[in-house]
Amino acid sequence: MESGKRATIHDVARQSGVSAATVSKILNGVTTVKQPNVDRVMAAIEDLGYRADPVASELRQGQRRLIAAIVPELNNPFFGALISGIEDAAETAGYKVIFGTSRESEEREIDVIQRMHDWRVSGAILVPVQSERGRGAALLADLGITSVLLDRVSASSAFDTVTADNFRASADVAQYLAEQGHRHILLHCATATSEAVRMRVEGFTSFMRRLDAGIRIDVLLNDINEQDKRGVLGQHWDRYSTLDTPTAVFALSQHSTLVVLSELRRRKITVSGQVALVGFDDADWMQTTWPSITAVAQPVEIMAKQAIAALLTRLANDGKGYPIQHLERCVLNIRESTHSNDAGRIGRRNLDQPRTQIRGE
Amino acid sequence: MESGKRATIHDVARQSGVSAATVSKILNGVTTVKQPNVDRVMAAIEDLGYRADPVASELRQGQRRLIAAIVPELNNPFFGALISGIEDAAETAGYKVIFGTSRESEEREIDVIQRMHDWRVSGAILVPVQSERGRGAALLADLGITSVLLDRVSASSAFDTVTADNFRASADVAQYLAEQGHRHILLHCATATSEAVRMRVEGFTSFMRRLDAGIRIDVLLNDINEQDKRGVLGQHWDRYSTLDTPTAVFALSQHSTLVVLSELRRRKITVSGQVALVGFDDADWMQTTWPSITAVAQPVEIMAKQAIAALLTRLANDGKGYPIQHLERCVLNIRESTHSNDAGRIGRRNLDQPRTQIRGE
DNA sequence: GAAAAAAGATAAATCGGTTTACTTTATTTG
DNA sequence: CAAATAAAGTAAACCGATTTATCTTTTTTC
Repeated sequence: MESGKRATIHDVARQSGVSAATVSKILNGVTTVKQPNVDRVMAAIEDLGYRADPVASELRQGQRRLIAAIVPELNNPFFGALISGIEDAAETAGYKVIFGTSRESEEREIDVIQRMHDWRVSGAILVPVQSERGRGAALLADLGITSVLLDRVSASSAFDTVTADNFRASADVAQYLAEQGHRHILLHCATATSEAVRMRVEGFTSFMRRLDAGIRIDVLLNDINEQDKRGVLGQHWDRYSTLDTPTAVFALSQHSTLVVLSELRRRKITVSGQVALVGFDDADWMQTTWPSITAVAQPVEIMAKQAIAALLTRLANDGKGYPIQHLERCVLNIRESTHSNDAGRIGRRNLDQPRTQIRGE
Repeated sequence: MESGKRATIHDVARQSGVSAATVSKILNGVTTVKQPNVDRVMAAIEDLGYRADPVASELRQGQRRLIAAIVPELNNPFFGALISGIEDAAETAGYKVIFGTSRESEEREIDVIQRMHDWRVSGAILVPVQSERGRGAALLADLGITSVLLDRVSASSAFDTVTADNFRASADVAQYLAEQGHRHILLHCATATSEAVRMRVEGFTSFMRRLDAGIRIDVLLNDINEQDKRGVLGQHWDRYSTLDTPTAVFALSQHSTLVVLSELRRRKITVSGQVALVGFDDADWMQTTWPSITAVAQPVEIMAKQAIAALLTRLANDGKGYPIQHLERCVLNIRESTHSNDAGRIGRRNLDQPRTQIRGE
């Protein structure tokens, strides 16, 4: 039965002795069809293993249940989880996701967007290579594709956006570290500074300044695409005298966490014993390594759902209305790397307010 | 110009004063069109920003340039990279990839495959939840979808398959560790045993037995879905007396590497100093942590390319011909975790033979 | 029981391309 | 120069669904 071609709606119509229009009606839930006909059609469908071809269906309907999702790369589990969540949420809403990777190149980004546009996607979700002012976002606007920008964007823009609340998460870390009695903290980021990293620094320092101006905060960012990141951190560390060494390090990215961790280990500085460590962007390995590492977890799943929800809402409103910025609440997973030698606490910190929605300009 | 509807081939035809058929011919490289007409059509295309709608095009052509790719999950960077590579290779061949995640559930797997089939994909690449004997593979065969099975399959099957050469990679590790003078090695895997893990154990032990029967190999696998993996390893370790402790551990999965690493650290056993560690499935963090970890890297990129290549070949042959099993060569990235205290070697080990192709039954 | 209204079914048009079969125009051949 | 051949172009059919407009049948109303 599966030899060669698949059954079409006309095959079903013929076999059940009705017209194709009637079959279509039955399949689309039109109720003005007599029961005996419904029965015969259903039987034929079953018999032939018929399933409607979405390509033909969507061509006629003039509307494509297709959403484009574009991320910089998929080797990164964060984006992987994002795409996965997007697929899941879209599927529930009856949409199919077609994805693309920009590979951190704006050239490729616009190329991918063009191809998505060829498919007449009804909407797009973009994690821009650069930011909401990059070429990808501009092209989406040009082409008039209703879109949601994700993750690498600052709060104000012409688009709906969904990002982690980097500012607030960092403030939470500040509060937590202050509570733990730390008076000298190093903020470190080994990757090129992005809007997200800026917000993280900002959130941490501004909160801390208000809380206790006496707490010393050092900030070490490798803006440039520095090769030997461990080296840069090492050099910086060398400048501390034995007494004014920071008692805590807040690593502002996953990669940075790794860099800090390895440099501390190389120097035989015990994490948690001599220096507390908090990472941004939680990962599997952080809970399995020893000591396990306290880290801010981004709500990937929620961000994905929110992105789809925002897109569908906008689609329903025909793209009209004010852009909305969604800031999703992060969670601080407290683990061994911030246990002072005496303490044995372990837990999870999450202010219970729901995510914030800020109405844009 | 981008207000509302997009230009169709008929708009182009009208604007350039020719028929739609002529426009179609020009776009599809038919040469029997006069230059002046070509020029006018190209101008109109440019002017209207026309791009053919693949949905309409593929409907008429009866052939979809669509490939289904199904992986268990995307949070895992290995599968992320795989999908990414598949997309890249498919794109080069003029195919669009639609993907899905089975989330380790066979229910979902068959559901996803059904939906892909609805789209009349011309072929599928599947990383099965279970194996080539699972429900997904069976359904693909039933539906008559030409497919390639990837990664979680044993060498013999009715499908074209692409896997890492786990057997040989492990043999390489065996050889390397023997060369380093290790006489007692622990093989550890913390995840449920799969075909891949079996091949890794097999490859290691069979090679070692041939090389030197006097070398002691302990194998510790948690077949069951054990919660406290570190605990199981710890208990096992406790049974060693001070003198018969293994001098090297070969962790058979990425996760296992992490488990071993953290348990050794907890016991203050220095990696590389007291015990050498080799991991299977390389990851970013392994080269940044200290000491950096020697690991077998799977050739994800190559596997992805190979999968697409195999699929396209089979598609070209109309699905006919013997199934071919592709075993892709892994690379052992040698790092600090296997440096004996005296040595300072660092390097990369890769026998220079090309990947093996074994003709199936 | 005839006319009007409602219900049920369908032929044909449509979506945006490609392809076939045919016509028109240009070129070559005898 | 007419006939044959080749080149260039197009109208119409088609892919597989949905939708519109129309037609047929059944039910209701007077």
